[in-house]
Amino acid sequence: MSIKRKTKSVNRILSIFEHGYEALSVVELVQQLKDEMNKTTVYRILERLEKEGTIHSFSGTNGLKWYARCQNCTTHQHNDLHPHFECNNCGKVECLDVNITIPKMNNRDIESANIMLKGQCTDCAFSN
Amino acid sequence: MSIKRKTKSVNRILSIFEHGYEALSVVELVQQLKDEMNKTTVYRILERLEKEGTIHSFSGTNGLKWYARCQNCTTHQHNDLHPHFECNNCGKVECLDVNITIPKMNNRDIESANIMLKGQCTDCAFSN
DNA sequence: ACTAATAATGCAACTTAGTTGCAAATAAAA
DNA sequence: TTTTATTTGCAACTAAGTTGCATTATTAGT
Repeated sequence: MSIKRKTKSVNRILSIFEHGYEALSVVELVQQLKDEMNKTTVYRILERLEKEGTIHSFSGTNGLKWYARCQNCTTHQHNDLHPHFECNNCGKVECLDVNITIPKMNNRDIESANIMLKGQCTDCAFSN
Repeated sequence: MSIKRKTKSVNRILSIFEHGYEALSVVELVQQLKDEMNKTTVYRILERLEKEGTIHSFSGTNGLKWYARCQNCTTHQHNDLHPHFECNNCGKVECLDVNITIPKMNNRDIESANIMLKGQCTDCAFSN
């Protein structure tokens, strides 16, 4: 079931993602919103927004769940092959707008991919 | 600290990985070994074997931790760019011996990657 | 504007993966 | 065989994420 009603909580979470394409972990969101709504509500709204196609999720290298606003994803088909990037220095996670080519494999049928890249982000790479 | 003593438990876990390059989730291993050793022991032996370079770990699409025997990884440097594959049908997870090229990004310094591919494995793709 | 239908929320309790501290057991060195 | 250090088991814990159910709030219908 996707979003049927624009409640205060839904609008609040939408406003957070409107600010950019940076990814946010659910843990981070639950913490940030703990005075405004229940953690179950956060989980459920994120789930509905994903089903709707507004945001998409992926799991970080530590196994935590992250969400980010969809950029080149259409409502009906997520662009699964776009990679995500996690900065080893500041911890920031973001979607990268590049395409990674998966080599054809004759004996396997690849349907989707979760690509997590780690390294130094723009800010951290140049301030060291 | 890596493996200093070849205990019964260490040998048991090593024997499981000797059979192939298929990946095993920690959950699966703990379950399979529950009558032979404590789950803490499983976690700790896996940790030591990874430090030693015998096996390597990665996190699956569901956020669970998986381990597989190292194939083309040397003891000192893991070949981080090799992808892992998870079958949507039978759930099998395995290392793929292919190289994925990450496009150079002028403003970011990529150090490692965790690439999870999903689809139909060899067995499942041809039996449908 | 009022009411009915139903979507959304809060809460508490739960499940499960993974971790920690410490005492007891065991492998290897002396 | 004794000593020393590594490894293990256990129990208790932490933290992410889920579930059921009663209550609240949004929207549609009148």
